[in-house]
Order: sequence, then structure tokens, then C-alpha cells
Amino acid sequence: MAKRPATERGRRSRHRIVSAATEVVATKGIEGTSLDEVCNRASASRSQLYHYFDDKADLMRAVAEATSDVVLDGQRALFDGLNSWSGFESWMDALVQLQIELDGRGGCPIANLVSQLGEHDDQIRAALASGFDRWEEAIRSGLTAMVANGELQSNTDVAWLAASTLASVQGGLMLTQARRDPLALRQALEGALALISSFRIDH
Amino acid sequence: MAKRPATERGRRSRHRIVSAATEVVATKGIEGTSLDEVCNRASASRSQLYHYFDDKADLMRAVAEATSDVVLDGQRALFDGLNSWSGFESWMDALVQLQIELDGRGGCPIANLVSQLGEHDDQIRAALASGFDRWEEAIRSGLTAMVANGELQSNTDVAWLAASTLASVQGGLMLTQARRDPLALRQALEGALALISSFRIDH
DNA sequence: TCAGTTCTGGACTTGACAGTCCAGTACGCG
DNA sequence: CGCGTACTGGACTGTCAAGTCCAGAACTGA
Repeated sequence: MAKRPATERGRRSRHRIVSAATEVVATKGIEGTSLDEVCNRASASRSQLYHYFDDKADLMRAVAEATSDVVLDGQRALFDGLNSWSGFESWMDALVQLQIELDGRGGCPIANLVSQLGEHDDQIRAALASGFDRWEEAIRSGLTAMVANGELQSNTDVAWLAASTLASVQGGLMLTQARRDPLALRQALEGALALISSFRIDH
Repeated sequence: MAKRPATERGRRSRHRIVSAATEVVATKGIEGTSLDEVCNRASASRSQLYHYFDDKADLMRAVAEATSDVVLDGQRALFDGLNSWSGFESWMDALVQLQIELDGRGGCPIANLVSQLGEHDDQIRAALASGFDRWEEAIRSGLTAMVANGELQSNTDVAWLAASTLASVQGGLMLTQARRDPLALRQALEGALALISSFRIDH
């Protein structure tokens, strides 16, 4: 049975393993990740890994949560600006800019895990879905603020608009990954922005 | 070296293998697919497989092409109707309906392969990208027809609108797969439809 | 019919990986 | 200090998958 670490040293060991596994999985996928490689990268041994995790699937659950956290934490500052039109523009520009720097490689780490799981592990799927939920919630709360401060019409269906916007992000990333061309993401986000703008109030 | 089949029997054998592999990959993913299982399902032996394909990666290239074909052929009839507003509605309804029947499972088979490959095999990636290109082209050509027959404004940027629409489809499928809830796809497609409708000409 | 090619069967080799085991070391606490 | 618990090292095992090999069957065309 997997043990929660009880000491500071144990916590650090577990964290090293999860971080290493998250990195390897991000580049090689779940099935392509061997526990040997994780252990090497984490400077840990097999028994340490099996001390903290039941098996590979258990480790992958931790990886799924860590991946969601990394993706969302990386946008935290931008999320805070989503309560204005220019904040949305900044957020989307940053997403496109990142893809340009990555040369269209990688896609969305959360989405990659969803695809790789297939319909295999329901717990992991739920963890990833919760990552999407938090992402959508950040968008929705920004839109709600824009309704409140009079930038968007008061009858705007923010839940729907947030869901649709996140879908544009995800689809744009997928197409960009397939084509190695950030243009697809840009087009998708311009679409999302145009849709939001149709609810804008002119001043 | 992989041989193209020279006889009818050979063509049938090769086709059986590709079809079996495509099915297995669709449910278990690339890494989760063993050649033994493919051979069993195709009622073929290992040497048959290696007679027609260099190695697993070579087989997966064929699977990627077959997967794109299956996905696009399944929408062929609906694509033909994309030259009208109601055709778009029918197409999107069919996509949502399919996800309802599948209980939100599976996602887009092309997208799944893109994610699973990571940045591993460039030939396969290109084959999948070409699948997306054909898909986008079908949408674009429908939009172009709608401009021509006066349903959309003549200055509509159909290339952008098609790209954005396909992104909504893909993102909607991804979120639906993660959440096991077709609502996400519906919301995404309603967003895409609302964007298209903003270029509509009232009659 | 008969030679040459295409195709097929399945055993075999090799390597990699998940998971086990147990002995040993560090740490916390009385 | 010394006892018990938390943690660590790394060798070991069993399983499974990719890819090889070669003999033999089926087909083709003359």
C-alpha cells in the first residue's frame, strides 16, 4: 500500500519522483515512460518509488494532478487579468506566443493525457477533467466580471461562452500540434475573441 | 523492406491487418497495441505482418492514414450539405448525437493519435495533419458555397472561419472526452455556429 | 506441368519493463 | 543512547512484446 510521507525527507523524495515522472510523461507519454527512467531522473531507487506508490497507475494519478497544476499555475497571472477585454487579448497572445516559441510542439499537456488514457483509468480521467473545470472556471469568472463592470451585455450566457472559449483553446492547440503551426491556434482564438466581442457593449 | 501486395490475396491480407490494427489502436492506443493482438484479430501470422510492413512504426503509418479516412468518410454525406445554414446545423447535430450514443467516450480518433505520438514520428504526424486539412477544406468549401449563394456576406474570411470551426469541433470533443459529457461539444459547436451566424445575410 | 515468385505458419531470440524482496541506513523520540 | 519506524539501495524474477528466421504452401505465367 502506498504511504504518505511522514517526514520532510520523505516528502521531498516523493515530490522529486512526481516531478520527474511528470516531465518524462510530458515528453514520452504514459506508455513510453519507464519507471527506470523516472527513478534515474529523480535520483531515486525502485523501492523508494514503490514505497510511495502502489504501482505505475498510482504514480500516473499523481502525475495527472501535477500536470493540471503546472498548466493552470502557469496561467495564474494571466487569469487574473481576464476581467477586461485587453486581459483576454493578453492571455490569448501569451498562448500563441508560447506555441511560437515551442515551434508548435507539445500541445496541451492535459489534453495529451486524456487522449493517451483512452478510456482506461477513470480516476485519472476525472483528475484531468477537474483541471479543465478549473480552467473553464477562470474564464467564466473573468467574463462574469466583465458583465459586472459593463464591458459585456448583462444577458450574456457566461457559462456557455467560457466553455466555448476553452474549446477553442483546446482545438487550436490540437491543430497547432498536428500541423506544427501556431497559426491554427491564432485563428481559433481570434474566433473565440470575435464571439465574445459580439456581446460587447460599445462605449 | 515492406512489400506492396502483388496479388489479390496479398491485398486482402494487408487490408485485414491494417483494419485490425486500426481498431485495436482506436481502443488501446498505439503503445497499448501489441502486434500479437493485431495478428490474432486479423487472422494473420507474424510473418505476414512483417511481409507487408517494415516494423510497428510502418504499420502505424498505415493506421494513421486509415484512421483519417474512416473519420472523414463517416462525415462525407454531411460534408456535402455544408453549403447551407441548415446543413451546418445537421452536421453539428450529428456530431453531438454521435457523442451522446458513445456516452462521451473516444474523442476524435485523429486527435488521439496526434497526442499519443507526442513528437515522435514526423511522417505519422504529417498524415494526421493532412486528415485535419481535408476536414477543414470540407468546411471551407461549404462556407465558400454559402458566400456564393448569398447566405453569407461576401467579405467573409472563409479560411479563418473554417479553421476556427474545426478547432471548436476538436476542442469540444476533447472536453467531452475528458468529462464524459457531450454538453461540452454542444456548447463549443453552438459557439462556432454563433460566430458563423454573425456573417449571415438576413433575407 | 513446372519453375519462380508471392505469401504464410509459427517457433525462436532478444531485450525491456513492472513489480518483488530483503538487507541496510537515517531519523525521531523517550 | 538505543529502540522502533521511516526510508533507501539495488539485485532479482516473471512476463510480454518486437523483430527474425526458414521451411513450406499457394499462386502465376509460360
